[in-house]
Amino acid sequence: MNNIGFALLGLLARDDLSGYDLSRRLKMPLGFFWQAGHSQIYPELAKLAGRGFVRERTVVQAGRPNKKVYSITPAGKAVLLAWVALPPGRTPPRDELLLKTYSIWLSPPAEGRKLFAAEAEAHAKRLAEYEGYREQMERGQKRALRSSASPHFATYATLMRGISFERAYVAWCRWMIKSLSRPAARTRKRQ
Amino acid sequence: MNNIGFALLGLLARDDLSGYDLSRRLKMPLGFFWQAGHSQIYPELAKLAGRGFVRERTVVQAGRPNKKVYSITPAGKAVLLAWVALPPGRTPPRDELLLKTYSIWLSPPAEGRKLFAAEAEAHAKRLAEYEGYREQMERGQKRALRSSASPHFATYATLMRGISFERAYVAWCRWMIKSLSRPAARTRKRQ
DNA sequence: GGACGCATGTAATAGGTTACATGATTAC
DNA sequence: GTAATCATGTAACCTATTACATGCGTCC
Repeated sequence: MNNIGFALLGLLARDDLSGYDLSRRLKMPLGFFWQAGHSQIYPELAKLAGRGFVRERTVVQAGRPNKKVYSITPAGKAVLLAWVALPPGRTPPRDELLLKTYSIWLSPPAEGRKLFAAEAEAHAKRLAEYEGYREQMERGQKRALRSSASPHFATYATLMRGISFERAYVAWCRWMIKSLSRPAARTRKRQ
Repeated sequence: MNNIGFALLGLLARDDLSGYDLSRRLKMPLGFFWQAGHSQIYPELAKLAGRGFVRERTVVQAGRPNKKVYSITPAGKAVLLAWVALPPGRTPPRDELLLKTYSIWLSPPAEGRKLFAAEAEAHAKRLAEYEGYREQMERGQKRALRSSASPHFATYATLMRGISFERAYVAWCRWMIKSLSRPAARTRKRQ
């Protein structure tokens, strides 16, 4: 079993969904910490069904294509539950902006400022989006958010991490811009 | 050209290195935001050499195996410089702990607390490590850190991001533990 | 004798993205 | 007309990890 499998089970533990629904949710509610395209989802669903972790039923629709709706089985819930408690394997981090930052010394400061200004803006936008969801949740599901046995609490928890991540990212980008705005000292060339 | 290529060029822009040296640096100085194993590095170096971005020379050693030392060419420096200024493509985030967090509501709070306690500890340890490097840099290269044209500044900048990331991560883990320690409200089962 | 560091490679597999493929309905 | 949404799949490709493969020197 791999991580996409558990991502799908995690969604199906909350609601019965079609492959299409799952792919949409892997774009937004989960999308900010786990993503998958539909070409990964459909084969994975077939595997999960083969192992008895999900059940499939076809829903005939009028005016739009039929769909296959999946629901989690007790066996599926059991493997999901067992997996949750297992210590996560280190996901090797890969941040392209940090990779660029490592070589930023080669480039004129003005160029660098442009780069980080664009990134700061993009992350600030995402932060605002997350803050919006957060307020919505705090208004709508106030009680559920306090109970750790509620799926709303779990969603809220991931959202809180997203917010803290984006806040720190924006702050760092702004620090970078400030650092790249310092008057250049006498430049000493290497080599 | 892909990201590992630029990671290697970024390292070779600072020093001449062998494939072995590069693989070690992709474990630590760069390792916390970009990683690669030696099986990715050696073929990539051959590609870079083929395109004229690096030059290779064999260094004969006594008492240990000979090695191939690579140095960046002007053409290599040029592509690196051009790439740095380009806006980074969104690296799709994948955090296994967050994926587990999304399904934490299924699991007994005590199990969850164990999970986050272990993670908090691991991240706190990494944070302490980064703080150590930071102090070392602030003591040793104080002047260079202020000049954005210095490679030391660039290293420092990535380190600062690592520190802010780990700090936020630890704080979030602790918040999770606190949240999972609240007395359970009357549990309402879904479905 | 065995583990570890230096040193360089290849092969197999897993994971993930992009492209190919089809087709109806609705909104602009 | 043309783009977007709903809906499900396959194929090709790229990236990344793990395993296979070799061999000397040093330290315990």
